[in-house]
Amino acid sequence: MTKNNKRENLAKLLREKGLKPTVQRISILGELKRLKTHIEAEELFYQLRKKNFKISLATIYRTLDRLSQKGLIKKLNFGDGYMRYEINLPDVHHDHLICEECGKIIEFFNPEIEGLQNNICSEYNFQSTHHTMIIRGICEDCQRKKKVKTRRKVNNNG
Amino acid sequence: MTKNNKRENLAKLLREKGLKPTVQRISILGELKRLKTHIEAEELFYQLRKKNFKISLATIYRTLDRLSQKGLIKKLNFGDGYMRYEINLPDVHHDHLICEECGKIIEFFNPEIEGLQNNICSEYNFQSTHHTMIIRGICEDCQRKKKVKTRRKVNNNG
DNA sequence: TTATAATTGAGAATGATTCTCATTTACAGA
DNA sequence: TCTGTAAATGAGAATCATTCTCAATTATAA
Repeated sequence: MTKNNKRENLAKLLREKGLKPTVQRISILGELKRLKTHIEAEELFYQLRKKNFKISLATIYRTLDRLSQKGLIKKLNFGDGYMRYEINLPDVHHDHLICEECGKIIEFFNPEIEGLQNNICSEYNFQSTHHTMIIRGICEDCQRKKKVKTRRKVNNNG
Repeated sequence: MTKNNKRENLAKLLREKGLKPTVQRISILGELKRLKTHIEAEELFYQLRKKNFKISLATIYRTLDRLSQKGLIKKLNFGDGYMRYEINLPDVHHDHLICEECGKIIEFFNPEIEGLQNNICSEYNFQSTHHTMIIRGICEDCQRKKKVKTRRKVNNNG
């Protein structure tokens, strides 16, 4: 698919959602589609700059909000002070494990949990739009590193 | 139990966690224990002011961070711009449904989900410290209100 | 082509949270 | 009971991601 075709597809997607397909919106949506993973507004700003696409940070924030209102992207809050954004592929929902040592983010999907969440919503007559589940802790790598550190400490003290 | 007994118990709790039991810390912990539900830093500030307890906002934030580091309270992020804090009763974990219309927060607990979360952690060799699950959507009341509004609109237009 | 409503850029404003530093406090040891 | 000191606090300044403002630009319907 040519570059122009891609951009025309994104424009169509925006029009379908009632959004004017401006260069800025097309570029942001395209970049999120290319990157696939969650990204911060400022990081997106630099990625676009690197491609010589000049855009205002205000526009980035405004556009990201618009796109997530329309369900084209997801706005994620990992509780570390900034929002992240990722393309919303409707059939690929996932949740996150976040390592408190190194900040690594692991994605996972569990259909049983999804089912139980639906049960809870019925129970409370709650009409769910979306949900997020975050498990915090220490990842495999960091657990290993910690063990090594502890062993050293013991050796030094003894 | 007398007021002094209560305060002495809280002081003991703080000492056990290696925290100096200052009047400020005791008051904050006591207030969270009394309120039971999640509260914002600023709201806590006003609650304490109302009781004629003068305290600096900086101390509130510092103390809440310390208490949550030590596991005495929980720090919650509902993604609306401020952190909430609640007393940590170790046997009463719960997750949250948040209404996007009226902001209401409903607490729920589901042991099966907890179990599945543990499975996921084992699968990834992830050592979990805590987790949060937030389901966003529209609560029962707001769904009803919306239906009424829609009906009215139809009537007006027709 | 033109009118107009929506969008953008640049930088100022916001506001929850953190930082700074002088003052105060809890408490171990004398 | 007093004293030294490391930790905690108060007040307000600083931070910084995000939002707001408003003049200039753009997409598009007529």
